Amino acid sequence: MPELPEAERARALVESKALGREIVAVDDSDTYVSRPHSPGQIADALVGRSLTAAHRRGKSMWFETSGDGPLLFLHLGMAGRIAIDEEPAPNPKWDRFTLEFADGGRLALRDRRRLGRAVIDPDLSRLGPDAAEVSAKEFRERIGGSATPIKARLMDQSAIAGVGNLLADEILWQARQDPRRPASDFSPEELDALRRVTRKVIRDSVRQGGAHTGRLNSHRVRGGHCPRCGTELARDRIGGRTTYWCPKEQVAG
DNA sequence: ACCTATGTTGATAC
DNA sequence: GGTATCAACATAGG
Repeated sequence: MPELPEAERARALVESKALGREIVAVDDSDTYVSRPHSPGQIADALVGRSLTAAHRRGKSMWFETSGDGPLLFLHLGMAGRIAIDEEPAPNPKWDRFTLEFADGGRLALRDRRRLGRAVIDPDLSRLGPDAAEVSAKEFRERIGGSATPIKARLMDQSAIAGVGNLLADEILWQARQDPRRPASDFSPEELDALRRVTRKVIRDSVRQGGAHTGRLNSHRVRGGHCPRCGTELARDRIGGRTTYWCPKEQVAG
């Protein structure tokens, strides 16, 4: 599921339900999810502490810990979510990383596909500014200029952080831009307009609870039609991801 | 059974 | 170095 809206929802959940609860045990035994740490390493760093603040940028979130402890970084990957005080997953293996609290409760990174991450003291230096907060100047500088298709640029987390496949298709559909168009073709004014649409789409999807709530989403299937003009949507692979767009309305120039 | 698909990201190759 | 492709993972569906 997770793009920026899901990560923000997860962050808010941690903030409201997990802060201040003493950690008495950590299951960090999945060394793939917790790479490059070894088993017990995160546990040693966190047991006896509590989470004290919840942050997010793009799809990444991290938490401060008490007593000058390390940052705990979590990423939901392609199918993860945060479960707090819920019953264990139908398949217990899906809880890839867990914190147990002194009060008996539990926080789990629940992820069928195991592409999520749990790391302490992460390197965030290659993460761009949050896509919902990026300034016009930053957006022009970081998105423009590249010869790569605009869609791939929007999804590059080191350029701006938070836009994934579904949001990118929704943004470009709302902005009526061809996803294949090179970013370097965009004028400063076009980049400003694209930023406004980006922020609006993200705000709306956060408010509505997910990246799947866009108007285009239910039409993103083979043979689907543009919800504005009824034209059959084009489908291709752009930036390595399956892309749907309206070949009539989303045209350069 | 086999092939494709899937909301991500990184390592690798050109 | 920028850019594109593939692999990592697990599950679902045709």
